Amino acid sequence: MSRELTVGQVAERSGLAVSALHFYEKKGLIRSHRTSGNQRRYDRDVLRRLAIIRMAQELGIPLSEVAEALSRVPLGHIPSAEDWRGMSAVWYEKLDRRVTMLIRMRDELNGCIGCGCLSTTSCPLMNAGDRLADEGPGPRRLLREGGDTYQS
Amino acid sequence: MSRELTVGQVAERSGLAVSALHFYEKKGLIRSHRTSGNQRRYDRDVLRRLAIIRMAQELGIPLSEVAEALSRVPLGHIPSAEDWRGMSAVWYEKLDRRVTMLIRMRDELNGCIGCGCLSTTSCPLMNAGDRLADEGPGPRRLLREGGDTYQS
DNA sequence: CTACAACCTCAACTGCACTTCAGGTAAAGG
DNA sequence: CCTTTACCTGAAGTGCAGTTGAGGTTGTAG
Repeated sequence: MSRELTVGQVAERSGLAVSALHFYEKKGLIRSHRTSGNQRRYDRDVLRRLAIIRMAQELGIPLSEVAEALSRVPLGHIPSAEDWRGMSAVWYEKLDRRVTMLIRMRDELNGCIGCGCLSTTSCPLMNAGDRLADEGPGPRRLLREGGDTYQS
Repeated sequence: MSRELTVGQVAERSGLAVSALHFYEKKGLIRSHRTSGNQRRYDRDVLRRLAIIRMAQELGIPLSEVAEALSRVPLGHIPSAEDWRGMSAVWYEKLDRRVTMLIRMRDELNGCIGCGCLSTTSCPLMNAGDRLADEGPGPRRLLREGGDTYQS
């Protein structure tokens, strides 16, 4: 009825747990105002924000980065087409790189299913494994720090 | 020189930290035998195992599942083409599903960059966000439990 | 007006994949 | 022989993305 949504209603409509909404709020990803009795009430824009957050999550983008992107969208303002364009363009690139990498890996994997090439000298996958080592004992943490997740 | 590798050598060749090797050993992913002085020594097969582990990690497969797959490969035995075929075939399917999903998302995202369609009623992405809610307050945890990571 | 469901806060816990630290031992070079 | 580097163990800490629990308050339906 009202334009205001309770936390429970937002949870139901977004498919997220109430605890997750509290969590996102603490992280500054969403915002609520309160009733006289200190209960959260959400504007409708929260659903769009949550949809964007969920998308980004599915793209493997860490919450911190989503927060950063959303912080440029004025709070309480429904993300505009312009806002969305900016975010999605950046994420599209990340996603595109990730898709490319995954396809390459999938196809190499496919090749290896047939060839059974476990040779460290010739198999592209095995070499992929060794390649990093040859780059020195370097920053293998990059693998975890987003390098493989969606950036590379 | 020797066929035996120390933990440091394995770390260098695999690009993994020594602590990670200890960790994998505790989890049963790799194995070592010890010198009279209780230091780890690795057979060469460990490098292949680690390459496989790294690949799987890059595919987003959790260590527990990698452990499960590797457990069917006798320890201390260099994974054969047959072993590899079994694992990679299973992983290929997961990876393929994931690629498909990512491509769909990327293309929808691309469409949305242009259209700026933030309408909850017509935008496919926005609806994707809402769709789950319509499936009831159900197991949204599936999103985290591998559903989006590589299975769906 | 009274149940009862939904809400509140804050702290602690979960699981994954590791890393870091403290305190001690082993092996290799000079 | 001695020093330095590599190694050992077990416990605790890290970062992410939340969930769970305790103890208490609010809002709504009957």
